[in-house]
Amino acid sequence: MDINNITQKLKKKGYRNSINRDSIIEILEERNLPLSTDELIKELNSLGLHPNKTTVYRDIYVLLGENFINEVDLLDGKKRYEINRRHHHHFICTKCKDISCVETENDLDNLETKIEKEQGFKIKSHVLEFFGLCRKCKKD
Amino acid sequence: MDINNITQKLKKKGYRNSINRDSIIEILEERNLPLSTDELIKELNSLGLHPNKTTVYRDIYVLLGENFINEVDLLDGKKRYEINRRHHHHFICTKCKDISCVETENDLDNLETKIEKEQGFKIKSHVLEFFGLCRKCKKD
DNA sequence: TTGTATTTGCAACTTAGTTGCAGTAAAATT
DNA sequence: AATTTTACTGCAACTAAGTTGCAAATACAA
Repeated sequence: MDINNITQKLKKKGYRNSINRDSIIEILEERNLPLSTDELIKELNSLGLHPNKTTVYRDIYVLLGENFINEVDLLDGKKRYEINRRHHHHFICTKCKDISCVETENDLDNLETKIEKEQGFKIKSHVLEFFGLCRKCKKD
Repeated sequence: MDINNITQKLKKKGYRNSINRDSIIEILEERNLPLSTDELIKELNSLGLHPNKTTVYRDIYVLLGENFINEVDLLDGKKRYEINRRHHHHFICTKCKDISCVETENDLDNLETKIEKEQGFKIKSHVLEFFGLCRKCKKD
């Protein structure tokens, strides 16, 4: 799903053009990694845009609500946002803070089914993030 | 590991008696579920103790550092703490907010090994929490 | 009983995020 | 083109979780 596509879909829903909101999508598309609002604002600044943080939070609220982006919590006290693509997890290097995407496909399905059966829950979602040392930092 | 045991271990390390810190351990032992500082302070109050939040945060800092408790993040913006026992995960009912412990034993080991091989990471820890409907709320 | 390090309370601060309100601007309607 | 509607934005003030500095209180070893 490219940017124009998303902008058009938003327009159909009654949203108006917003250079800030469009740029947030562009940035997230290009970086393809979860970014915090701080990081987003820095990227916007480097594009010559200087929206207030309130605006950024509100744009994110809309994009989350319309399911164009996802919220990611990497346990460091700030939410991050990434383009909503195939379900995946992350590996965070505790040394250099680098973030990688990790595809686990259906490795968790069996586990969820097992838990549902054993406990009687209906599992709707999960969070799974890995922490450790990346290739580079492993060597040092 | 019971409370006296923990208090004694702390004393050996140069810590002094603290009714607040001891009570935090007692509460966490008894409840056997992750509690937020708010919840901890309420429980302490009902024991006739009224420590300042700073004190509670500092007691938790010590107990975390000495590995008597663990920090748990259930993605609602506040940390929780629980007695450090066998590694496990949680199931959070999104309706009634009830928290259950989920033992996954070594279900994740294969997955971690696979990721380590494929990506070249050294995985040191992970967070895995499940969200959905508990037995009761499933019925409604 | 004294000395010292730990524990505690208080106030002020930080950081991430939210809310209310007024002003601006997109775009549909006339 | 002018008007109207409503989305978008900025600003300031606020909230909530957690932290820091400092001084006072307390545990406890000597």
